[in-house]
Amino acid sequence: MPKYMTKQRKTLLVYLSQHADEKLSARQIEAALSGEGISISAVYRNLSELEKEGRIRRVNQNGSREVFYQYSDSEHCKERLHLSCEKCGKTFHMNMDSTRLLERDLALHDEFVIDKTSTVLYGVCGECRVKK
Amino acid sequence: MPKYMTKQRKTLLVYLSQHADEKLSARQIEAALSGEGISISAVYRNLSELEKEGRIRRVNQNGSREVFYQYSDSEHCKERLHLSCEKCGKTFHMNMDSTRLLERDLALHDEFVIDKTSTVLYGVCGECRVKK
DNA sequence: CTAGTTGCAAAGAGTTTGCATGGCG
DNA sequence: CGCCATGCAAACTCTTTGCAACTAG
Repeated sequence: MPKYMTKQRKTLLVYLSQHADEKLSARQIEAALSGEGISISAVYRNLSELEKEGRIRRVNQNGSREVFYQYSDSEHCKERLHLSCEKCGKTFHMNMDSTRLLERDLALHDEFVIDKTSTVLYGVCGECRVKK
Repeated sequence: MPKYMTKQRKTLLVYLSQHADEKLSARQIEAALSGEGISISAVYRNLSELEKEGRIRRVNQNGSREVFYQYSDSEHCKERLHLSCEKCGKTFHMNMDSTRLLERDLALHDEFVIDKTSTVLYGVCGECRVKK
C-alpha cells in the first residue's frame, strides 16, 4: 500500500534487509538510523506497512511488553518453525523433517493445527550452549 | 515472599485458581473482581509476586504488547509444551510423546535446547477447527 | 504494636495520532 | 501540481512507583 519510495522508507528497507532474521525494536532501528534522518513515527508507520505486506514479523519474548520486528523475506520462513535463542537473540530455522514430524504429531495426537507463522520456540542454541 | 494473606490476595488467588490455564489480562482480572474491592495496583503487585514464585506465567500473543497471566499449578505444566488456540484462547498441554520427540529432534538436528517454560505453540484446536 | 499491603494519583515507557509542512512521481 | 508521507508534539494505554493510611499477625 505504500505509494512513494521516500528517502526514509528506502533507508529503513536497506537497514532491515541487512539485518534479516534479527530481532529489532523500533527504538533500536531509530537509533541505528539516527544519522540518516528518520523520525520514530516514520519508523513505526513504515514497520506497520511492512507487517501488513507480510515482509516483516512482530515477535516478543516471554510475556514481556517489548515488541521486536524481524525482516524475513526468505522462502524458509513460511514452511519452517522458528527457533529463538534466549542468550544471543539470534533466530534459526528448524529443520524440515522435524517441522513436518511435529505438525503431523500435533494433528494426530492433539488435534491441533499449528500456525507456523506466529509460533516461535525459545531455548538455547548450540553455539551459546558451548560458550556457557 | 508475601508475608500477610490479605483480603485482596485471597480474592485474587481464589479467582485465578478457578480460572486455571486461562489467559487473563490485568484489566480483565480487575474487572472481574471489581465487586470484591481490589485496586489495579494491588492486582499488578500480587501478580508479580505470584510470577516470581512461579505460580503464574506471563504470556502474550503474536508480537502484541498485550500481556496475559495464566495460573498453572499443575505438574503437567513443567514437563510439557503449551498449545494456545488462536480462536478460543484456551491453553492445552501437548502430549508427552510428542514433547519428548520434539526435544530430542531439536537437540539432535538443530543443536537447540528448548525452554519448555517459555515456549508456546500457536494454532487452532480441534474443537475450533470443527466449529469453523 | 509494626512491618507488610493497599489505594490513589502521579510518573514512565512504548506506541499511535492529528495536523501542518515537505517531497515523490 | 496533487497526494502521500514526514516530523513534531500531544494523546493514549498499560504498568510501575511514592507515599500516607490501613491491617494482618
